Amino acid sequence: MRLVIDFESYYDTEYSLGKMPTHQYIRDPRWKCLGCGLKIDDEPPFYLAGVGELEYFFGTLNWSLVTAVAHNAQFDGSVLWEHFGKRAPRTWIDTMLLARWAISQGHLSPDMTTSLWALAPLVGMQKGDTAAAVAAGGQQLADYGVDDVIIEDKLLRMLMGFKPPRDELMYMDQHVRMATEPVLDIDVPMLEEAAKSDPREEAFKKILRKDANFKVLLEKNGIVPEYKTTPTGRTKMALAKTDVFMQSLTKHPNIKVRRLAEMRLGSASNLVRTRAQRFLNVGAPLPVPLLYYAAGPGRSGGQDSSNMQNLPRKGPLRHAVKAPEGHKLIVGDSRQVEARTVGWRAGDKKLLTAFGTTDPYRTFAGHFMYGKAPEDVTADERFMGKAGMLGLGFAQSAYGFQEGIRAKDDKHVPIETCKLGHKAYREGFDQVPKWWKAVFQNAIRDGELTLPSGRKLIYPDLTSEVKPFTFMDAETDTWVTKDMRQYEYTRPKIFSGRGSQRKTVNFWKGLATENDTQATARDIVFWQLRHCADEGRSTGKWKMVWMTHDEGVFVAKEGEDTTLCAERLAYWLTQNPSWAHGLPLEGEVKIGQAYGDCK
DNA sequence: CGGTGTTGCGCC
DNA sequence: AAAGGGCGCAACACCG
Repeated sequence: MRLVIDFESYYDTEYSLGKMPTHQYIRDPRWKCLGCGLKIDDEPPFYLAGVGELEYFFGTLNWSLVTAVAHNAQFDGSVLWEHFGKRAPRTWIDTMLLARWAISQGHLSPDMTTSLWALAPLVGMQKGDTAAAVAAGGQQLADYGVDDVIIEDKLLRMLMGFKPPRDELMYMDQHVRMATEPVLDIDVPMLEEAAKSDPREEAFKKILRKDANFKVLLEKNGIVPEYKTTPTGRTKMALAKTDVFMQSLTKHPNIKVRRLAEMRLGSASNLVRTRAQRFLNVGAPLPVPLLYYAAGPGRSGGQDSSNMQNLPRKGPLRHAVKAPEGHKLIVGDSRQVEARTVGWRAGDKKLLTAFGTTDPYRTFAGHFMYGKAPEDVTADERFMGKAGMLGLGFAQSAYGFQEGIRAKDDKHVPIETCKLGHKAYREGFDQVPKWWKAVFQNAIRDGELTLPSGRKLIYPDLTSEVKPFTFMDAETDTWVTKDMRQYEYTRPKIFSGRGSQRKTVNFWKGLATENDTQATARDIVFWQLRHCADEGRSTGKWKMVWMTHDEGVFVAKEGEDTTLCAERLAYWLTQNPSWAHGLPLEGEVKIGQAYGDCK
């Protein structure tokens, strides 16, 4: 049975979904369900205004047979769960997520956005005025609600006409569940401690964050500030964590300067404090609101004011999110899945073989870079092997490689060593550079890439132009400018960030192969985690609650269920989809009470 | 003052 | 021969 469902709720200027996360809104004392538009299969739509009526109606349904349809099911699903007895359908279909998929696959225009208002004209409808309907209430609100349901029903038919694969529909469903059926507990005292703010300290940080103020402090200590040119051509003091100048300040002989730099860096991010407060505001159980297909290559992203995919690896936050009483978290990650995928996509046997050894990075450093047995490789050499295997798969230059290590690890590696690694990768894994070229040629020929799974990556409005290009010449170590054919494309609006404009970006083989690899790894990990989640659902023994790109988080009762879940997760992380034969995959599974324990 | 754009920083 | 990529949020800068 198909049920289209669209809740209407009270809101005002202070209290609205725009001002707070979904669950904070729904759990607020001001919450009021004004009614719900509904439609069953091909029957006429209707609107129920009373909560009692709704409870009665929902009670008559066999939810294990319901396919529920909503636009932004994160909202309607959360209302159903929080306010109508933890009800959930057998399957969720979210027309907003379907539209994201349709745009990503080129079925809908890259200019399209996914609001109901923007999509309604595609099915010959016009969305009503929400504010007016809510203000009027009564029959007018009912008519509005019914209209929305009609739009959603028509959208569903149109979008399903594009034949979304079953796997993608399951991934959408899983994303809705992680957001609407919250499970995770939070450590309130720990979060309260992390959310504490001292007004004097905050005021001081605010001062430090302003470049002009920090400049004065530097000059007082006899430091001449250094500047950089930003990507948009502005001049700015080089005070970011990864800037050479800032890195020199953190290593400055004068302790006062080092202190100053540390304080500035410490003032730059309030993530821990603000996120801790968010978690407290939302409360337990904590939902995991991830957006399906947030990124061009298909990865998910955070939404709803707190990105659950960027919690700091150090600090209290990961320790403050935990399994509920009597349960455990089971966390599994797919080891080096992207670097492995490069080897498989390129058909490079040597790269894949290296990943089959006990320490792939040591193997690369020993056999490919330094010409020695892996067991004789030093710590520094292994570091280079690791950086190379993870960083050189996408056509990066030796200089880019060097710069990446400097920015990320604050480490200076001589350019000769970087050139050695660069050469070792390209000559040792000689199928990889060929693959870069082939992928790029396909992309510029077709304006799209087809992945092994059958999913596509599209490059709309691809153009090229011959113009000067400046790069470091590896022979002479000098900047050289040459006329070259350069490509660019304009990303679909939904993958262009917060701005209203579609974003035009340079397109070259490094980007094409990085996209291809990230997307393929996404298809693999989504597939693995979905299978594990399905087993949990069908046995009732565990539940998938969270994911971070190459990692899935599950919750099970302590004891047998936890052990079994960990076993099955470990199993699935070694399994290949039918289209990925020959790619060696490895997983690592950890069990803990809090997320922070699972490392 | 609110909206938009830019930068920095957290993650993979 | 060649430029890391992908996100979201907070804070600041700038504009009308």
